Amino acid sequence: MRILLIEDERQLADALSVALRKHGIVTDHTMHLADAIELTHQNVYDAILLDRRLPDGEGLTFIPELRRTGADTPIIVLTARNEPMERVEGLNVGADDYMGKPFLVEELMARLRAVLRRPASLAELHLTAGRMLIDPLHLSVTVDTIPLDLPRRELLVLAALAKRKDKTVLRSTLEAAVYNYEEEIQSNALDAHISRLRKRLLDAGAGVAIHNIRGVGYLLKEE
Amino acid sequence: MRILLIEDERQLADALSVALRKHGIVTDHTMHLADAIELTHQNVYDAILLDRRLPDGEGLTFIPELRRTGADTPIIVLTARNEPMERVEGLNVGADDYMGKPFLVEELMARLRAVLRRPASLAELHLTAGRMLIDPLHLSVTVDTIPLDLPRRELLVLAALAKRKDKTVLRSTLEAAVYNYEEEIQSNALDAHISRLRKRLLDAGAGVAIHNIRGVGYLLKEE
DNA sequence: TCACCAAGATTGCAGCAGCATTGCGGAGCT
DNA sequence: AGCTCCGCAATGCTGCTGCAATCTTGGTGA
Repeated sequence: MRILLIEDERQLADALSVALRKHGIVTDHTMHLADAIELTHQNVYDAILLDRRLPDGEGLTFIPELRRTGADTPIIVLTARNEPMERVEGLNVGADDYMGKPFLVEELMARLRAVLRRPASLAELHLTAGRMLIDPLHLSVTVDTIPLDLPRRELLVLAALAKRKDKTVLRSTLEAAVYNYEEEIQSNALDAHISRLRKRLLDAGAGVAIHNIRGVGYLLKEE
Repeated sequence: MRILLIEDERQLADALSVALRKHGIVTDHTMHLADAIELTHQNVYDAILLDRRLPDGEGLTFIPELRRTGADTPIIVLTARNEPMERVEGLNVGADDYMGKPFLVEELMARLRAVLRRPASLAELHLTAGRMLIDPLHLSVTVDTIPLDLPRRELLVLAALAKRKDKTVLRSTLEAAVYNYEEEIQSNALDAHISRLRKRLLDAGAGVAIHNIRGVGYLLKEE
């Protein structure tokens, strides 16, 4: 873990560096805004600690400057300027957090952790098949990023097949995927769905084919 | 944008709901921890505001409980318990930010924006679609830099659609984005919003179209 | 190999659930 | 007070979907 500390009070900066090192954090330190931008180009930081009052200007100006380069590095502003409106100002230009001096190192660490916490990758329930990306949770299908809208029942059939891509899916399984126990079907409705679905997938160039296994069920195969 | 407010002071809660509403945020409110967990299971929130002193316990216990379910929803703790060590405590159990009472609503908004902007968050700072630039945090929409002002609810619908541009958004998701659980709708209010929104987008030449996917939901597509 | 037939594929059709539109009136804001 | 927003409901429309009729396919047995 590596962070950039932009701070002109040498004593505080040194104390912080030591404290952070105890937490296994590598700290780069500069006193000047001009150097700061340069440093962010040369290194990838996990976070940036930023003072407002600096020898060469207001520290906050650094934030939009950095954001414009596309970096979303978390920034925590550390400053004596801690009036409510000043905090709002800091957060609104893109800071991720704002701490008034003086502060406990423990609190800084806690806020650092808060800012750095990344989401555990949410269960990615995305299915792919051919050129399609299927999101059964949101009921959406895209072919090469072009959205493909399918009627509800056809979509359910497709999702059920894609979930077991390259494996046969029993006819009864498909029926269960599309109809609840209240909806009985006494016809070849499922076959009709398959047929219409095939046509739509073909038209969209989805890169898949639905094969039939006689007397058993169906199978989705990539081409 | 939808948030959950866990707060037992009714007066503060009401005031916050109103204030947040003015910023286009839909607020669900509960006074009890037990209900809170239930609500997070039933809805997807963009953020959670959490009081510490609650009738049925210490609010902080809610945080690990929520995290254990895999949710990484940003949490801001709002409390009178604002000693440095108490703040550390809050942040260390997984809060994303910590604010002492009393506070300015402006600062809360600023911190909300900061928290939602974090890479961990799903919320985007700016959404683009067609010729539009949408800033859901500031409730502004521009078409080729010309501001377009939309009624609150239409804007919520648009933002929800734009966030998942080119993907279907379930009807229920849209309803959740626009209404909190207290506001029941027994009509086609959502359809009406869609209809009016379409007309406005057309008049403004926004370069997008809202498609319907029968029985599923809607989809925002660029032209 | 060929005929036979059951299983599957396709497609027109009608019914209807779901959607679009719009006027109205109440509520809320300035 | 005047305005916009917004929920509601009436109306009309669209296209999904179940059904059935018809055609095609592929497995089976003599």
